[in-house]
Amino acid sequence: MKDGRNQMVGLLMPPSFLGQPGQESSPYDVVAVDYTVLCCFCRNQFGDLMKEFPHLTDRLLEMSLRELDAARQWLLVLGCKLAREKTASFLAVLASREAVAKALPRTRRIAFDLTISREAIAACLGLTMETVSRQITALKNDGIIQLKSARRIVVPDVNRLLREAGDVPAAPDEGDRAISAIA
Amino acid sequence: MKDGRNQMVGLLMPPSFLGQPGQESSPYDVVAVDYTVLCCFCRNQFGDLMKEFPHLTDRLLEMSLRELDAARQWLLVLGCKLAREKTASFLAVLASREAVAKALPRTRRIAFDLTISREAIAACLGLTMETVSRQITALKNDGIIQLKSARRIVVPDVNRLLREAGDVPAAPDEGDRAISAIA
DNA sequence: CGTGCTGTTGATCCCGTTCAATGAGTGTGG
DNA sequence: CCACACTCATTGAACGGGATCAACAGCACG
Repeated sequence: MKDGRNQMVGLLMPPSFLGQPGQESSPYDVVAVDYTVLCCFCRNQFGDLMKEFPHLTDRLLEMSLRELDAARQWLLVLGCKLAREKTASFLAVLASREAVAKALPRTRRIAFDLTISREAIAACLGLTMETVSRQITALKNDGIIQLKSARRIVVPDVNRLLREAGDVPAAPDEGDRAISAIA
Repeated sequence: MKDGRNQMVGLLMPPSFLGQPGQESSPYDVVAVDYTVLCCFCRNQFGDLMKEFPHLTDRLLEMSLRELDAARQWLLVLGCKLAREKTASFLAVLASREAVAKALPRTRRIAFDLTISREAIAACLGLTMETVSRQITALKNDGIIQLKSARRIVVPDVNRLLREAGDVPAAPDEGDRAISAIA
């Protein structure tokens, strides 16, 4: 926003598409927070490419719908959840992405690195850096997560984390469905 | 959410498409809040239809990207803005939709009906009914809007409303660009 | 007139912000 | 090697915006 407030509107993971065909520029900044490989297309030629390979349009549509779903789920996080639930939700997303990236089959223990600062996490969640820090500490003290370092997270039991995120009622072990829904 | 909290994730206006090709069902409820005309397609046949008319896929992609942009803009509202700004943003969206619906050319005075309750507005904004009511009253007292009745809104100057929404810095009359960006 | 629903208004409380100090990790130059 | 600077993260104390609880008003029903 013009006055310095800002909001993260998406977390991209490969393979994802960046930029919108038919528009000159994007109103969003895009920042790489990890090792990144970009495959660039020329805007003009891309239209021809879509004409030549209609399947490309199908794929783009599919990915857009997926992103739309993700954005809407994030609306739920920002609109309804408490700070603790927000923080847990964020970590749960990272955990589930780590799980799919390394193809861990419904694992309960997941470890990953935070590639962004507390401040950036706060921008994702509509919170302040301080609140994020406090919530992470609280989750650690409650045994939901472990901190190898400030940036290294270990989730011993993803289902417990999901329960803290509010995505699972209270029933035990309903998380298996929930985690696949997030991924 | 399972515990009663809920969040509105989109406001549909004609012509908009409902439901996602390639998915069995939607995880969202859809509620009509105004006179509505639905044009229904059979899920199975729709795939064939897209094959027969590739242009259909292009249109769907275009509309999805538009919705994605709207969702992301709403993330900004939910994540960053104060209650007053949220309320103003919501009214601004309705006002700009009214403007495009009736093809009012960059009008400054716009009147429209709220077809939903305060509670539903609150669900859109991640606020409570009481807060929404208070903010609407405050906007009325500050002359930003007028209330013909609880559901009938008059916006004398859309630019002022946009300024309250935080979408416009403080510079006078930059709103002309802003309103077209929202629509 | 009573009943129910929607919206308004008031009083109090609490979660998250704000402001401020401190700690921890890293690189730099002496 | 240590002192220093710098950034990121943690922690504490006080404040405030919005939630919560509650009473009441307006209005359409029977």
